[in-house]
Amino acid sequence: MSGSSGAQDTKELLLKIAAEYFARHGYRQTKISDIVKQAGVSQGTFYWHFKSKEAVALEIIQAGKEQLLAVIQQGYRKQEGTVPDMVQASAKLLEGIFRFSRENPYLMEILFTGGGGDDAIRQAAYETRIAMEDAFRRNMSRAIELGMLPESMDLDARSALLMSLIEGVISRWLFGPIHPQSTIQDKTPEALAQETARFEFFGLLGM
Amino acid sequence: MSGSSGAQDTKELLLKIAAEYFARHGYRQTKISDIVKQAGVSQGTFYWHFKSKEAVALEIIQAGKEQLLAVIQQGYRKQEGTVPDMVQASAKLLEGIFRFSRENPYLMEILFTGGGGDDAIRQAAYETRIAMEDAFRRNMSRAIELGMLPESMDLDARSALLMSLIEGVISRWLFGPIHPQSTIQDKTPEALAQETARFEFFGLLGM
Amino acid sequence: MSGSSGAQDTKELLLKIAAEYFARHGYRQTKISDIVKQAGVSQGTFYWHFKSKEAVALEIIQAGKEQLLAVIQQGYRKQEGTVPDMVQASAKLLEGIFRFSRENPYLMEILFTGGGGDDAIRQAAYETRIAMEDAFRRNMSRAIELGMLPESMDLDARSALLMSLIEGVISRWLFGPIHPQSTIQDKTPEALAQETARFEFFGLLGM
Amino acid sequence: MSGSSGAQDTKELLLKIAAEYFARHGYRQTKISDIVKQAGVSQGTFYWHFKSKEAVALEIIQAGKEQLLAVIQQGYRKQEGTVPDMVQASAKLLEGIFRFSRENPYLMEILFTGGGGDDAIRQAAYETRIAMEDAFRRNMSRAIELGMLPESMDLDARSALLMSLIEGVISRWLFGPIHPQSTIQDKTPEALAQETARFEFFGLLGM
DNA sequence: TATGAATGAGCGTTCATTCAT
DNA sequence: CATGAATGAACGCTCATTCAT
Repeated sequence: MSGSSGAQDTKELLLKIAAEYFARHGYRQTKISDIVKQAGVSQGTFYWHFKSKEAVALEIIQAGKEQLLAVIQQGYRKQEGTVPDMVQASAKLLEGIFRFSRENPYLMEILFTGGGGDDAIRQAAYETRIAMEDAFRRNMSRAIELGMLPESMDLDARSALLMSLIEGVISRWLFGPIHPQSTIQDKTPEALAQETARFEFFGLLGM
Repeated sequence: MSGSSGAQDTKELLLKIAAEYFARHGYRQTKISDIVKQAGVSQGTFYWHFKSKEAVALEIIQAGKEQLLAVIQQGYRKQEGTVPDMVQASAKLLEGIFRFSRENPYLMEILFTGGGGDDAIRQAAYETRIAMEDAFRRNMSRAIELGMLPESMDLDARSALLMSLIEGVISRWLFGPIHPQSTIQDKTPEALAQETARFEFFGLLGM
Repeated sequence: MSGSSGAQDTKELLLKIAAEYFARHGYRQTKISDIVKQAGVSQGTFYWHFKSKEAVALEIIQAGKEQLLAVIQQGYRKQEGTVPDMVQASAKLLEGIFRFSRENPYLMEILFTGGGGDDAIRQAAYETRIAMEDAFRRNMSRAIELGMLPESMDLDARSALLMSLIEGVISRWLFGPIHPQSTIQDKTPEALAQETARFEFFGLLGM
Repeated sequence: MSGSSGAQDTKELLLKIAAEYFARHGYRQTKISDIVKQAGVSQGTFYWHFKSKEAVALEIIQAGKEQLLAVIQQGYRKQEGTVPDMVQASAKLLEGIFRFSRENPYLMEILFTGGGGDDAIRQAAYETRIAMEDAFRRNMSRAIELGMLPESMDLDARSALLMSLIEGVISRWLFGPIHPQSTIQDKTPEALAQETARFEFFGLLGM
């Protein structure tokens, strides 16, 4: 019964194609006619499933937000006391995010670019990123409580820096090449996570 | 006399207003009619100065690219031998970029978002960011030659990480708030540069 | 049921009105808004049925070309051996063309003026006229084989002259008055065909 | 003194270039900016010399009309009594017109197509052609008086046919190839005039 | 559910014309 | 005489959305 073709399948298909188009060409550049042509349905069908173009984008972002936060939640593991443990825990979290991103690249691109879209869409994307940032902030906060990170640290700046790192890495890994001769795209999620975590904690000098 | 109002002024004005609109609302959402209304000229005047809407965007990016690379060039100082010197040099460079960004926030937003625009515009923005990344890459390469950074370092990954950091910091500093309770926007270019450079070299643990 | 109003009807209606406008006012002077206003549909409807303004013009010409060549094909009758027979055969062919022209005056005007339009349209009109000229050329060629026209005749010049005659006659008959006191417009297709055929074969002296 | 460069030269130059553009691309498709670009002057200069775009077209046609009628006037020779004389006289007239047409092809094309232009321009072109047709009508009328052409002849139809012939021949000769394999364009004015005159008087059978 | 036809507001661009210098 | 900058009405075309079937 899960495979019963019909309404649900059509809607999923439209969502998938819409996400791809939004990511690849931006929200505004994406035409409903593009989406339905690729899906092999009529324009009317689209509007039977969705209230509007904006509604699809919002639905894509909303669904993505929930999945993404679940992944981040899963990434949280009780941190042991040593620094290597802490680095490992962070790498584990990053790896989860990277894996998810590789499976949902279009979603991530929409989140990071705001779809180049209307304010409502930008806002929804923003909120998702803020939720991510919050997760990292709480993570660091706990590390400080455990005495593993200096108490004096500027939590705001740090979480912003960390989030910047993650967004940049994912963008280059999946949507790049920003830089033509970059080899970043060939890396595995594990390797990328290790490297990013090392940089996170030790910076350039520690690598 | 050189400052007499006239054709050149009109063109500059249009460029300035266009950049602001592109940054604030995105390329597609920006209407020529918006730009000329704000500039107090007719639609025809716009098309006397520019071939097309796309051409303005490209001209904005192109001019910005040149200025930005000049700033980065200027930021290069001969690096002394000690680690604190190196950190200081990096902070100096970052400070220059941050100052420039604060003076040209619209340009930076266009560069980082690709204007939400057509492919040609996205591409031009990409190229500018690649040129920035290249500048940092060369910087690090020199530091390795001087024995100040470990030779084993993955240059590609490192320059990508650094660039990610800078883009994220500038975005949050100028176009935020990504995170509502963030205080990043109140920081001075100097403070921001210091903090970013420290993170760059020492990571979370060194801060 | 086949005549039920619907998409096909709308398209036909637009084609008809467009042809009339193109003929009467020229391609460039004709506005899509004119056409749709007269058809009682919206601008969008026009663009649902046709790719562009040029495409309609081309479609009109293309359809006309086929009809016209069919008429000319029909006009071909096996020619008997005597001169009067030959004249009669030619008159018959001309009559068919004249009748068709009277039923499709807008098409003919577009063909003869190129719609005053873009190069593609001019070209399409040209090709149709060339196809007509070819038909006459083949006709004469056969007459020469049958020994009814002198072998020495310059076929190129002759078909050009004949075609000139036909175009001029139709223009003056339908779109005139070129000359204010001309009575040509009152003639029947038969009379016009007789007269033209006589001139064709005998010139001024034979009339 | 005749070569004193200046205003007059500029105006002549603009007229010449305008005529060429109107003929080649049609009145509507021709932009003032095209004309002035080719002339190497500014748009303002154009409007110093001419009241409007329409005014240039009208001036071109008006000047052409006068020259053309002068040529036709010259072509009139007192006709002798024999048929060969009459044919020769007609050939002479045609030759004059053909020569003029070859020297002023752009003018002729504008006349024959009405420039694809506005009503005023179409009208001016029409009037010129009517004036030509009138000249031929008078010619034939005289021939009837002299007993050289049958009195019963339909003068209206005949002059229309003759004018059609001439327009078609000139069009194909100068602006063709209507028909790709036609050799008409290589003919001399004399040959063309001879052939046309023969067809005029004797038709296909007499050639 | 799904379709295809229709809608109409909106936008980028063109181009004849004007005018201060 | 000549310029180049400016004007603005007009037009072709797009595309999200609606709706009868």
